[in-house]
Amino acid sequence: MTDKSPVLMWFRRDLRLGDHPALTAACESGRPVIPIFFYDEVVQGQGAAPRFRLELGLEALSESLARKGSRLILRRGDALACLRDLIEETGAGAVYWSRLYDPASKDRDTKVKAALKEDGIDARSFSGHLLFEPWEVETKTGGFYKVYTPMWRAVKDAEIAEALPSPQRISAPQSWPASDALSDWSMARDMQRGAEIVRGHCTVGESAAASRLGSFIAHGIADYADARNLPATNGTSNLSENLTYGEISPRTCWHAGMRAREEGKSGAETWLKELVWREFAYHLVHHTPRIVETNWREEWDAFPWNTDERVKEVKAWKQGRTGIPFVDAAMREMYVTGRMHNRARMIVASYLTKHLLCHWRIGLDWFEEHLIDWDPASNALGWQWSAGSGPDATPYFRVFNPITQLDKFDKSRDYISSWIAEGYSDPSQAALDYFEAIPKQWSMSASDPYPDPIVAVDEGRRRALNAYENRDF
DNA sequence: TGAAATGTTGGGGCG
DNA sequence: ACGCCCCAACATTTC
Repeated sequence: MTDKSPVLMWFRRDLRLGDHPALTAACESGRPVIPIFFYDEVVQGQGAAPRFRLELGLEALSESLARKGSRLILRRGDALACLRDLIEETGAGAVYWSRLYDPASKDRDTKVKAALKEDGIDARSFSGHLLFEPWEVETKTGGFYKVYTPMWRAVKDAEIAEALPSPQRISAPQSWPASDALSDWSMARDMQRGAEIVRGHCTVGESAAASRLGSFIAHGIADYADARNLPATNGTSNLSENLTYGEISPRTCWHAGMRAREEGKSGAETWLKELVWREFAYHLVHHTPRIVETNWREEWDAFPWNTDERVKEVKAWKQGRTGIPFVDAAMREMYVTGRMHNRARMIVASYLTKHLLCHWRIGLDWFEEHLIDWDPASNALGWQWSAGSGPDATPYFRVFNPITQLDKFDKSRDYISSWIAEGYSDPSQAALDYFEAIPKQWSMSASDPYPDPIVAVDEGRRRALNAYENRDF
């Protein structure tokens, strides 16, 4: 007699039905499937913008499950306790999920799996968040890659299985367990004033993600290699927001990129490389989890970065009033849209850690609080890369000059003028939205004069190089 | 997916 | 015709 007890499908950062190995396995088991999501301490510990965006993603997932005659059951509390409750209420005999790799999720999932197995439950984790499992890609000496380029060479010609179709049907249980109401969770509460503005810049859900990929492949990918560096143009795929919540799978992106490359679209390979940077970040987080907390190169522990968040330099950086237009424009773009162009991320990170001599953790935390596309691995690698403390990092003496960068990547000044209001007679709506989104206590107004640089570009560079010169490591 | 300082080359103006 | 200088353009080195 075959087991007809329900399978609990535990969703986390895989808010899709297509190319979803765990969901496919649950559906193919021939048993009823109960999709679930928990607002647990791992989610609780994340930033305001990520939780705000997660709520939107859950709404969309709920709707697409409903179209299949299924539901998303929501519970709040410790994941294991919630699972045990649901198992008791529904008689479920199995729990499936897609693996995550950040330390907080991994600690939780390891404990959950052990406890459930102890209970006699079939607890199973599947791939889905990455192209390659971190333990499957090895250097010739059997370690993990600590440098990007060799990793790219090792994986670029790998066979990657085709994406799985969405399940035809998701069998419902005879009766549904109780669910919280998503709105009762108030996941967006900490967004305060900015929520509605950021909402207008989000592209949410699996089908929106698929059209985004489609239009990028059709119109954007050919010029990606150069256009991706120009923050005033729509030259990137913009898919980070969807990838981080799993509204699209990296595998779907990979195959779309490969097809574009075969069609001779020259930017395709550059884009595929970016997908592998995401893998690289996750593999590093898996193998060296402390990368999200402390200097990956421990000798950097001796570097005299400022760690006090209250100093005026940090305040100016966070509030987008350093007096450096490229930096301020970027910080404001993040506040208004929940995202920031990659070129701009490198510039603000260089300015914070080098010109302002502030610890990269301050920047990492601020990004985690404000990015709707926040990704635990990419954020950690990005900051440590910029600061010089990370694997395959930019050397410390590579200091971005935010003025020179303007001439190279925002020659028309369209980017800075679209995000800065002060000093412009006819500021853009987006630039004005910033003043609606920020806390009133910041006391900023579009009619203020644009500030003088808090640290001049040449002086900051000299000071940073001097600190590096005098390092005792 | 750096910037700035320093070094090298070569064309053109000029006496 | 030739040497000299200037300087832009490019290359290399250094931080």
